[in-house]
Amino acid sequence: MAPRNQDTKQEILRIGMDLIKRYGYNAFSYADISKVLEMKNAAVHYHFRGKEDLLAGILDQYLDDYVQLGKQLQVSRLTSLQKLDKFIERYSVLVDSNCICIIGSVASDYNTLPESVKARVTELIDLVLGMVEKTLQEGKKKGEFHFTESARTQALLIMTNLAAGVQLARISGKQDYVQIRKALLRQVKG
Amino acid sequence: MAPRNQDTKQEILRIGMDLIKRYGYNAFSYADISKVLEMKNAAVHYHFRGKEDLLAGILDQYLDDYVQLGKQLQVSRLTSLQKLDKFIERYSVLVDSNCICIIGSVASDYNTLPESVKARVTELIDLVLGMVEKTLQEGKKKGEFHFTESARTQALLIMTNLAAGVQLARISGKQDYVQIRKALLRQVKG
DNA sequence: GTCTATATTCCGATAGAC
DNA sequence: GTCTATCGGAATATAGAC
Repeated sequence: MAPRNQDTKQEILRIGMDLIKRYGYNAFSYADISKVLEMKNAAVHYHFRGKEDLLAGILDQYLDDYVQLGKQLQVSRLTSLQKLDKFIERYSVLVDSNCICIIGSVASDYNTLPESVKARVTELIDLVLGMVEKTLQEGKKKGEFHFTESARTQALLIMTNLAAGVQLARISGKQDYVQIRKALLRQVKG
Repeated sequence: MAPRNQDTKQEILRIGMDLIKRYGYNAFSYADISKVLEMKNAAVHYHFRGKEDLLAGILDQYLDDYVQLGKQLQVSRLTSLQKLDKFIERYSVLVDSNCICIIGSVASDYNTLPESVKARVTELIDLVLGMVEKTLQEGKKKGEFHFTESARTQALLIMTNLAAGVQLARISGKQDYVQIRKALLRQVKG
């Protein structure tokens, strides 16, 4: 049986990931996390020395997640469109849970982030953008997608539509996000 | 001569507008403002009772700004493309000053904003989106623009490209923003 | 090894000085 | 009318109890 320690550490990560997507890095505190776990806020410091270490842990987790998703897609027999949709689906989930994406969250707070984690933010963005670009490239080659921009630029367009789309949707409602989602798919389907 | 009071109030607004675009609502304090003006942080409370009143003032200022821009565009003899470009130019300025747009900033922090100002955020978004939509509609009618989505949806696509574009550009560099800007213009020019 | 009691710093805000 | 001295509370973090 896994020691309680690892469970607690994972729980803290999970709660932190939710809070950062819901409120942003500067707007949540260790107390928010400890309340959920019914402990003192100082207990969180045992598992993550300081808030910037927690942020690093959260970003590492997302990096792992997306590496995982990339591998899954690579060995899958999904069409390129299905792969793209699997990626987009993650954003729809965010809208339903009143959150924004991790990338938009840390990007908005970028100037206030500790220097020690900024490199991880860059890494995450490169990873995710690369994934979308690759899927687009592959789909174009197979004749599934038709677009005239470079795959990289098209990936940038999609990423920004989605990232800001979920930000807007929290305010003006899901309908706007749904329209954006449909439109960006039409763009690549040609 | 205007009383010092109004000058100070305007200065506070100006500094607040910069800080919210640079660091976000939750990441700046009255002390940050008072330091610049070489007074005690409590002095700011005289001009704006509390932080949420300051935020309301900032949003009102942006609402005024955009109403003003709307009127300017309406009476101008600019082509629709030039009007759109005038709007987009505001985002280029942000990239150069290491800021994100006010809409993206408050949208990212939306769940943490005081209830009293949320309506103003909605109002600002409606105003700006409406302006872009109107320009697109007009340009399409004149044959300057060619796009198949509804003007409203196309405006959503452009707004999200720009808002998240400046967020990304702060991290991955201006080049990404430049590519996005060029691509979204190609989209509407057809 | 895991968590609590406690220190320190900073934030937003009030009461009152000039 | 304009700003300062100061408060109450929350946030991050350390030292040490169990």
